[in-house]
Amino acid sequence: MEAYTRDNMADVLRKHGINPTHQRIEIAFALFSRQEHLSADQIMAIVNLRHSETSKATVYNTLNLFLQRKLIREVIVDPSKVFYDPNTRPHHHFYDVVSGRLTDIEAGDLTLSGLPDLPDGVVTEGVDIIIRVRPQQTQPA
Amino acid sequence: MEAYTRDNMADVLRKHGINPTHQRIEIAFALFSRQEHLSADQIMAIVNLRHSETSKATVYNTLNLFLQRKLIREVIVDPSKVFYDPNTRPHHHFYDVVSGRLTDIEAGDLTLSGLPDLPDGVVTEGVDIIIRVRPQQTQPA
DNA sequence: TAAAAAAATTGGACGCTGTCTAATATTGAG
DNA sequence: CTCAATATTAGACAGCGTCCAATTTTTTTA
Ligand SMILES: [Mn+2]
Ligand SMILES: [Mn+2]
Ligand SMILES: [Zn+2]
Ligand SMILES: [Zn+2]
Repeated sequence: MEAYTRDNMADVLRKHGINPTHQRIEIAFALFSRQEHLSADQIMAIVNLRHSETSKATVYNTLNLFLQRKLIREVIVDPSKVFYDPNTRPHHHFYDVVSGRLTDIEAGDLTLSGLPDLPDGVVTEGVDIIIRVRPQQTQPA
Repeated sequence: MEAYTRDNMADVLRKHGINPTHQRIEIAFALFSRQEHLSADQIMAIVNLRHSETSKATVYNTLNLFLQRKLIREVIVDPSKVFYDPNTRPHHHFYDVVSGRLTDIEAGDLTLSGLPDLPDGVVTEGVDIIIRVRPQQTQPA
């Protein structure tokens, strides 16, 4: 319930065992202040808006570090790019196949029943539910 | 309940408004005879096993044509490649994140309840449910 | 069947996402 | 401040998928 500032982003990073460098703070701030699902290239564009200071390598290094430390998660829904999601609570997604926009569905009251037993010798790592939607077709009169 | 042959593949293609060329028949046969989830490069390898006769461009042209005519569907689960699925009945997937293998879950008795209303002005195009699994960790004694 | 038109295939160039590497720069512990 | 550890960087590289113009195959027409 607290506004995100670069200062408290640094604290969040430290809490996840991540050294808060300039670049890492900017990348985290881009994701958390917007609370949107962004691709790596969108993040790089945002972070370098004012003046270029973060390389492509660092953007990917950082996003992968954030994933590993479970500060963010990835959403795989577009065959050509990964989206990074600052929301790590259990939740699912609407995906607008035309605009490419992702919207959260809180997992709260959503239940999935009738699942078959897991194949032997495997454990669940996660459940991804994606509702693909498209804008209502406007009917020619 | 009928075995797939190259001959009846040609009929299937025609029924979907697709001109059954040699290459298209081979690609369809690779998918339907195996009933597996294959990536484009796996399909190309299968089709060119005996002697090379199908180019990368044709593999992609053909898969995209099949998708468009709804002869197959795609499964987006791995950020680095698309899987093509000869099963077009409504169904979902187990995805083994270690081996990369996909397994079908029949949609039959699976229900999803508690979904919020769709955002205004959009219609559902499909629901993808992916259960990510990994092999049971073998405990060191 | 022969000729012409239409449709499909092809190799290779290309674009984009993401990774890697070795050099450089920053950080922070002492 | 020193210096070792950590992080960043440019740019090369790799893989997936698309595009293009030239060629080949298929279908239509006569
Ligand atoms: Mn990734
Ligand atoms: Mn595709
Ligand atoms: Zn989300
Ligand atoms: Zn399937």
